Amino acid sequence: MEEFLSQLNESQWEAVTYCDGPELVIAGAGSGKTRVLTYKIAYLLEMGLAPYSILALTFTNKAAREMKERIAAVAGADKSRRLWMGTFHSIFSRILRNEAEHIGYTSNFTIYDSSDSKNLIKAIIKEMQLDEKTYRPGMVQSRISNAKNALVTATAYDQNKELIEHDQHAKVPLIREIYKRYQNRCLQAGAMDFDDLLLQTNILFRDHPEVLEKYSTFFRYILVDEYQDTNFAQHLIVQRLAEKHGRICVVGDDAQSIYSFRGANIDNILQFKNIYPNCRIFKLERNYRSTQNIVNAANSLIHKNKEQIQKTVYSENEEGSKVLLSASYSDYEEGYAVASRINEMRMGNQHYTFSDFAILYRTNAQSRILEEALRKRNIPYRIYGGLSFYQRKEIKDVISYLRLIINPDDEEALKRVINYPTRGIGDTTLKKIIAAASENNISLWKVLEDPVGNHLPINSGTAKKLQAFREMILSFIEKNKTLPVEEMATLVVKESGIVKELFQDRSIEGISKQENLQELLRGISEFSEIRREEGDEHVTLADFLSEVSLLTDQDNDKDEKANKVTLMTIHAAKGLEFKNVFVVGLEEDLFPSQMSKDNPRAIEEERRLFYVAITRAEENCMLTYAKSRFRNGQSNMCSPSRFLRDIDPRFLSSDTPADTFDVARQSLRRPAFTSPMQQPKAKIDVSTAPVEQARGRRSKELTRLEQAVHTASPSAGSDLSGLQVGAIVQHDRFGKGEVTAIEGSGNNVKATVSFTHFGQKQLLLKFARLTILE
DNA sequence: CAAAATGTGGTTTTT
DNA sequence: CCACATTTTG
Repeated sequence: MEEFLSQLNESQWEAVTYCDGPELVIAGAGSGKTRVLTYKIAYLLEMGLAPYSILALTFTNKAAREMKERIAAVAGADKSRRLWMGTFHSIFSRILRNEAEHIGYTSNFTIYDSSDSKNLIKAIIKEMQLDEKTYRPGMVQSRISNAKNALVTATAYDQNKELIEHDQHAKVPLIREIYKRYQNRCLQAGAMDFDDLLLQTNILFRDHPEVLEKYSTFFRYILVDEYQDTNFAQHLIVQRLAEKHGRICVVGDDAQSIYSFRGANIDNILQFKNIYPNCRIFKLERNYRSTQNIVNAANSLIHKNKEQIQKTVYSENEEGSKVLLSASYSDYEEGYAVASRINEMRMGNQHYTFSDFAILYRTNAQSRILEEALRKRNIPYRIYGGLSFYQRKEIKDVISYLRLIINPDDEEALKRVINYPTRGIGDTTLKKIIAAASENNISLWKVLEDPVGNHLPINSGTAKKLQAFREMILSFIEKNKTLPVEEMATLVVKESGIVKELFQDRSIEGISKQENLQELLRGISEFSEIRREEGDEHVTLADFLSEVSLLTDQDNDKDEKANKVTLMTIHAAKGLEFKNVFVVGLEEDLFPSQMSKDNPRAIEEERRLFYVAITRAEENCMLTYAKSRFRNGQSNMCSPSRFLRDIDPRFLSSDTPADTFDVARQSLRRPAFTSPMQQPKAKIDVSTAPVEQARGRRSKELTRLEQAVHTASPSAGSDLSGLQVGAIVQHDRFGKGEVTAIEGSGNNVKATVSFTHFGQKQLLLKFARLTILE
């Protein structure tokens, strides 16, 4: 105990040992925030508090996991495991499952991820026959999400003058109706979206004081990490739980608040002292991470912001190199310059490894060109973001089956798999099912349970197929009662026909899908194994699903230790640190983003984002911008970011001989086609770019030409009536193949052909131009 | 029925 | 330029 307390500096020590009331810890970047939190929890445990009476809320699963590990090291694994530590979403989904009956749900509710909710919104917009261009699903989704974060339910929205007026003004007056229908559909489907997890928790605590009482006495101490990123719903949950005893400690840095687009409200941290007048404020101002130059540069930047809590972050590390500013002619060259610099620095005195580098950017779209540059130089990299494992089609399909087993009312899951693999239940039938469900205000599944009673207008053939589907799911539900999770998953992929479907595809993409499927099955086994090791005797499918639905790609740290350069958005980089950091694309309209340019508050948030980026660096920080960048298919001139001018030049050095801003100004007057700073090598690469494009174009034309030739060839119409299973056939495009199955009759005879080079395909004989070879 | 071609619209960040 | 939706084609 004494030993670990001695590892703290004075302000850290005070923050850890003060436990008498509300506490706000303002933790500057790199000031040992995580250390304070973990030691504080260890301290509380040491003082005799039971682990299960400590509630610790983090922003990501990863942060929770890491903190748990660190606490395990100090206080022991058994205690660490019993802590209530996790993200808001995971902790409160757990509580909601326990208390589901109070809010009209059952404990097996599904959690819709944002693509599920977007799909549902899209479906509703279509059903209402609204124009998808006026009612853009993404925009409707964010309106609903914002409402929920502000605790405005569908009913409240419908009566809220301000919101209604806003929507009328924006020419989308029916959002209130979409919201109502959306919410009703979620309810029928037994589903909650991310925002519901917080909204419903608030409703639970508001309407059931006895439940609130239970949890607020159960949790004797509450800690919240990254408090600056909480939204109103989260803030209120915490406030309700802490109200009685006031044993709450929130940690955050207002200078690093970067999630307002998701409803995070910086006022939560700025106003904390007003809500808890007796709170104590601790400031951690010594930065242990970065060199003085980096800290000073970041400070000079953030001081341009108006709203902030006063603090002086300082570093007693080495002075270090200045922050390096580097201009490039194009985005292409920028990537090239970054890649070159990484290699140079690796060869330099320090002998950095690849994992000492990170390239940070504002938008995911920027990653492609950087990847290209790194690949050309044979620099290994690891890219975060893009679509996560669980978002991939083949994975979501399997998960959808699993979701149906736990909750067959799950509309989005049902829609995904009712005709996958194809079983002749087409769009028309699905539309009828949805119509019947709306008519009777029940779930799609309940329509399937009683098609006749619900007046489903279908013929007997379709009815049979629906019945078969329903029986398959029912059999899964039955088997799930006895089979362990991993066996269940294997059974589902086999019996649903997914395996057959996936494994007949021999293309590169198909193989990667197979690998992903196997990876998923392995992940499920691993999950239940770990749970069993932790003493969980009956690991259920529901357990797995409830965990998986809140997992993101950030949590996938498989080859984290691999020696690779990291590429990620700045948002994703929060909380991480690297020896050397490149922040790329520092141009107006990109960073700061054009969306924020006429909103001072948004600009301040962008500036904080830049602050976060710079403070990720331990030893070297390099900022780059390009004078032209490809966007929407064409290259645009761009001027350097206004934020570059916010950094005190004393901490900055420039790559380029001329004063950077003079060059920038010149480029505003006249595009610098004869830029003096092109490196000779870069020139070569720049010039190869158009060549490649031309080559790409030519090959496209060639294939079109080839096709024209083939179309003209009179091979169609050959007699295929004698076609049998086992026949070897020739196809114009797919080449040679063997017929493995023939089904259907009359005009709709369909042959399944396994082609040597193109894998298995299903072809309608009336169209396919097949020649029988054997 | 499924694959390819064509058209269209759009970009911030994500638990 | 790219992802997505719709239309065309075999």
